[in-house]
Amino acid sequence: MGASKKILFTPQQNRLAELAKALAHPARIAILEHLFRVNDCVCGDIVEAVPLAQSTVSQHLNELKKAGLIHGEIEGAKVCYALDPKAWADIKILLGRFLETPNCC
Amino acid sequence: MGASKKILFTPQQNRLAELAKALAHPARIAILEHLFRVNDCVCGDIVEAVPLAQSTVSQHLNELKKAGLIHGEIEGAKVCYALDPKAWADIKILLGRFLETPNCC
DNA sequence: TAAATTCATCGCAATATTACGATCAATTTT
DNA sequence: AAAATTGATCGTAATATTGCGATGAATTTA
Repeated sequence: MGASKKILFTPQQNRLAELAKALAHPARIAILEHLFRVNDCVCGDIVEAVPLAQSTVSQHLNELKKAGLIHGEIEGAKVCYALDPKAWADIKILLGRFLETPNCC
Repeated sequence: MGASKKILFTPQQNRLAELAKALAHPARIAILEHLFRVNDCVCGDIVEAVPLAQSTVSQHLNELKKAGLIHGEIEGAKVCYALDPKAWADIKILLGRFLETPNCC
C-alpha cells in the first residue's frame, strides 16, 4: 500500500490537504512569492527566480496548476503565468477558517 | 537526486513549506480538527476519530510533532496530545502574512 | 502475578515526490 | 530557411511518504 486514502475523508479535508500540499515545498513558495511581487502578468523568468533546473521548475509550476492556484496562458513562444484569483479566495477561506478555529488545551 | 534542496531557500520559505507539509494530508487535518473540537487535553481516542490503523495514526501524530504543531505528554499508560499554542501562533502569522500579500494579475 | 490496554517503533511493500539532463514542438529572431 | 529561444515532457534515479501488521515497553486492571 502507500496510496493516500482520500475516500475516507471529507471533501473539505481533502481539499484543504491538497492546497497545503501545493504549498509544501520551498520552491513553490518562492514561485508564488515571485508572482505576488510581479503582479503584472509575468512570464518564464520564474525559472531565474528559483535556483533549480528549468525542467524542475516546470514540474513545480504544473503542481501549482493542478491544485488550481495558478494558470498559464500561452503568449507566443512564452507562457504567462498568473495567480488564479478564484482559487486564491478559496484557499484564504478554507485555510482561514481552519486557522481561526478556537483552540487550545 | 530527489532530496529536497532546502539550502537554496530562505528559512522563512522552508518553515512555511514545512508547516504546509504538516497540513498536507487529510488524516492530519482530521487529527487537528479533532484536537480543535476537544479543546480539553485529549488522549489517544484520536485513533478512533481517524479511519486508519493505530500505527499509521501514530506516524501522522509524529509528523505533526516534528513540525511542532502538537506535543504529547505521557500520562500513565496514555498520552495526552494537545495543540502547541506557540507553534499555532507561528503558523497563523506566517501563513496569514503569506495569504494576505496583495496579489493578482 | 497475569492479562489487558496504550502507544511507539520496526519491517516491509507500494506509491509519490524531487531533481536533472535530454529531447521535442512551437515560436522568434537572424 | 537556419539558428535560437521558450517551455513542456520523457526517462532515470534517489529519496520520501503512506500504510499495515507485528512486536515491544510501559502501565493498568483483574
